[in-house]
Order: sequence, then structure tokens, then C-alpha cells
Amino acid sequence: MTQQKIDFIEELEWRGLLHQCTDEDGLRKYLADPERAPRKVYAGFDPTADSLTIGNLVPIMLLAHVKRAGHVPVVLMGGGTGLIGDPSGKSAERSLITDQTVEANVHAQQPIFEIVLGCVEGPKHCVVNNVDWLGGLGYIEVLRNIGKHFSVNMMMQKESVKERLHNREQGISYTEFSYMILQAYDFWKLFYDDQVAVQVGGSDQYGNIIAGIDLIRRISFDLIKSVPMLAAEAQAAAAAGQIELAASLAKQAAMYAASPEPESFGLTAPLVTKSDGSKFGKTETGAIWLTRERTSPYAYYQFWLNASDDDVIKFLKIFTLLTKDEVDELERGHVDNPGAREAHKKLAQCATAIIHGKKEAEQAENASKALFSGDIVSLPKALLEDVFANIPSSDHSKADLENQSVDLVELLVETKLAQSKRQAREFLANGSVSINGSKITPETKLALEHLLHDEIIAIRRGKKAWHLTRWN
RNA sequence: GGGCGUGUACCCAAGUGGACAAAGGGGGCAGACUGUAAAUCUGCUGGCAACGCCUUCGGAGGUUCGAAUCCUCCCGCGCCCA
Repeated sequence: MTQQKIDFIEELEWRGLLHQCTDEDGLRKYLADPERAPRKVYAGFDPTADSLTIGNLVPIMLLAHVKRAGHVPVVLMGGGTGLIGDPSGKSAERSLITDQTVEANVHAQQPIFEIVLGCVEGPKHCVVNNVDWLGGLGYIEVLRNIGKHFSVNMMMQKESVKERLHNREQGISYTEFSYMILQAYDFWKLFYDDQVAVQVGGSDQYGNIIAGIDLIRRISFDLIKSVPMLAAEAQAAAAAGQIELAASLAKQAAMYAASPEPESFGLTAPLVTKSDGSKFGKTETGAIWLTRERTSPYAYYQFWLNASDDDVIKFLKIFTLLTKDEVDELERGHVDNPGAREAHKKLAQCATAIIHGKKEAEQAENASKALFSGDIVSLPKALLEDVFANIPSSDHSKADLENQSVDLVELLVETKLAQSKRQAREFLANGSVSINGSKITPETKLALEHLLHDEIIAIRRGKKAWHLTRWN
């Protein structure tokens, strides 16, 4: 079934994904022209790690909407810019990462785009890597052709730079200071070579995006301006009998004269915030990642399920592809009966499905149901294995169970459910620990009778921390 | 280069010779109540073989029966003067 194409800007608007736009009316017109569709829209991603976090998911969703609107999403991997480091939003100079690492990270991140954009209807997306053009750039060339268009005065006005300039503890290196030039050049390059005229990103990217738009305008203006001069030179060369030179100059003049209208657009999504003011995307265990090696589907599902009431509708709009009607209905249900947590469940389900697939999402859902009902005991072995597939586990000796020599305090530390023995004792005293879903006291001794399916004991600390032990 | 400050646990911050593993706040964790939410209340928040022991108040030495606290040197940071 082919879905109705959406209107890009309107879609972003109701989803709360539209923060800034350099020329909203212009962009509307640009995207609406059926003669010239599909248009190309890009977002850049810096390969600073071998995975992406849910912070990066926002621009990815922007690209997904680009695709749904019938345009071509272009993923720009920062294989070149990643070697430099974006100072935006960073309070300290970062140490450079090796080009091998950057390359490996680019490689590792790529599947994420395939997955998310792959499951959306619309024109096929494409992936480019800016090391392909930045890598071969010469220093003199950059200074003459690009650097000339940047005013240092303007660059120093940039918030992220200004902050670092006034901070004596953490200055900014020439390297990071120059980052903006490279990102601007990316936009110019994509605009000129591939007709990519729209860049989207997070609000922290607005300055860099503007710099790109500016550069496009300036270079285009220069090119057009140089046409009469080139033509005159060509004529002069022809008159002097320098046929080859004349031809080459004339060709250049023609090419410049035909260069595209320097019409380019930038659009940003707002920074995602949480109602309680804490940082979005972080939990006690760290950032939430988009690959299962770093954040299991279960943990990912749990993250969304645990969203605060005040955030859940907002997150549904941003991080799922549910329609406005569907979200509105969930919102009504949520207002009427927040205790049912229907909106939370849907959010967790859809958000997990986008990244890890429907099947994993279902598994995560089943696991969540089983774990939080506390009814582990009645689960058949296969389902139990399934439920715990994403949860840390460890192996132990059955003989210790037979003679009841297992020290719970030690076991809690061993399974990382407690950080120290002191803390483990505290948890036991507080009644925070349960075995197979039922609470235990500090006096409880682990014994053979606790084994499920003759080999498994599930330990839970608090509401959310589980560990599976196998005894052989 | 000179002067005056300042550096304490995850963060802020008290402590200026013994009662100091170090007040208070924030954050975090756990418990109760709930809905795996929020708010609220309670407990915990350096470690251990635990009425004791070990490690920790920027670093290295020193004075002392005893140092986060006093002295010397070094390092970091802030403000002022040059």
C-alpha cells in the first residue's frame, strides 16, 4: 500500500520538529514544485563513535520525513569533518581521533541509516562521505577559494566559538575554529555537484548551516561576476591566436554562466528537552544508543516506556511515524487515563520497531510484561530464555547451591547488581532484592529449590535491574 | 614578573590542630505510596575480614603524640597591578 505523500513542512510543524528555517515560504515552494521533484535534502553526521545515540535520531527522523514527503534524503557521513571535530556545544577542545577510527566509525554507523530510512516509503536515500572531497583539498586552495568568503569577525560571533574564546581554561584551536568552513564547504559542494539545496539538522547546527548557505551565495555570485571577465579574456586569447586557451576560458565562462541559482535552505529541529529539565537521552547507565551492542532492544524499549507522562506525547510525535490522528487519539486516552500507559506502550513499541525491527520490539514488549508482572516462575523455558536474551547473565556452579554456600552479598556484587558489599547489604536490608520475582530477606539462602527449569535463577534489584544466573 | 585569594567526596559547599570518613545542599540509589510516571515521605551515598581497620580534603616533603587544618616547595585556577 502506498501511503499518501506528506507535506514536509506541515509534517514537521505538527510534530514539533520545526525550530528554525532560513526561508520557510521559499522552502515550501522549492519542495512543492512537482516539475522538479524529487528534491534532495541532507543532514550531516560526525563519526565520533562507532554508533549513534538517540540525540542523533532527531536529524535521522527529519530525513525520514523528507523521504515520506517524496524527496531524496542524503546522509552525509563526516569522514572528513570527523577528523577535525565540531566545537558546537562542546566546552572543551577534543582530542583528535585517528583516521582509521573515523573510517571504522563511518562504517559502523552506516547500517543505522539503512535500517531507519529503509523502512520508510519514498525515494531511495543516498549516502555520501565528505572525506571524498575534503580529503583531497589543498591548503592554498581552501584559503583562496573558500577562506576568502569567511569573515573571522563573523566566525568569532558564533556562540560556541565565543564561549571558548572567553574561557581561558579552554581555548579553541585553529583546527576546531576552522570546522565551520569545512561544513560550509560540504554544503557548497553538494549544492554545486549534486543539486542538494537543503540542509537539515539539530538547532546546534544552525550557525554551520547558515555559513553554508552564505558560502553558496558568495561563491555563486563570484562565479557569475567572473563570466564577462572570462569571456573578455577568451576573446583576447582568440585574437592573439591562442586557440586552446581561448576555448578553455570560453568553456569555463559558459559553465559559470550556467551555474545554478544560488537558492539554498536550512532548517533545524529543536533540541529535545525533558519536562523535568534533566538531559534527554541519558540514563544512570549512560547514553541510549541506536545499536544493540551498546543498548539492547530491551533497554531501548524500557527507556521509552519510562518516559515521563509530561513528555510521552511529545516523544510520540518526534520519535515515531504515527499519524496525527493516531497520536491525537493516544493523547486523549492518555489524558483520560494516564495509569493505563497506553501512550507509553505505543511509544516504546514504535520507537523500538524503527531501530530494532518489529520482531525485536515485540520480544522486548513480552520481556517487559513478564519481568514487571514478576511472574517469572510460570514462564516456559523457551520464553524465559527469550525474555532474558537481552539481560546480563552469568554462570555459576550448581554444587554451591546444593550445600547452600552461596553468599548473596557476594553474588550481588559479582552480578554487578550492587557496587560494593556494603551496598549489597543495604539492598538486602531494604528488601530491594527478589529472586524469581519474589522478595527475599537477608537470611534467605539460595538453594536447589530456587532453580527454574533446573538451571536458572533470576535476580532483580530494585524495579528495573535484572540479572540471570545459570547453574551447572 | 608582583600582590591578594583559592583548590575538600559525583557536583556545589562548610570545616582553619584531636570529638573528621569529614556539616549542609544538589544529584544518584533503594524503600513506602502509585501506574515501570510525577509529587511526597523514609533510608543510604569511600572501602573492608566492621563497636575495629584501611584509603581519601590539588601534589611532594616537613613540624606534631596527633594534620583537611600549621610550615616549605611545586602544580592548577581566580581577581588586581605591571
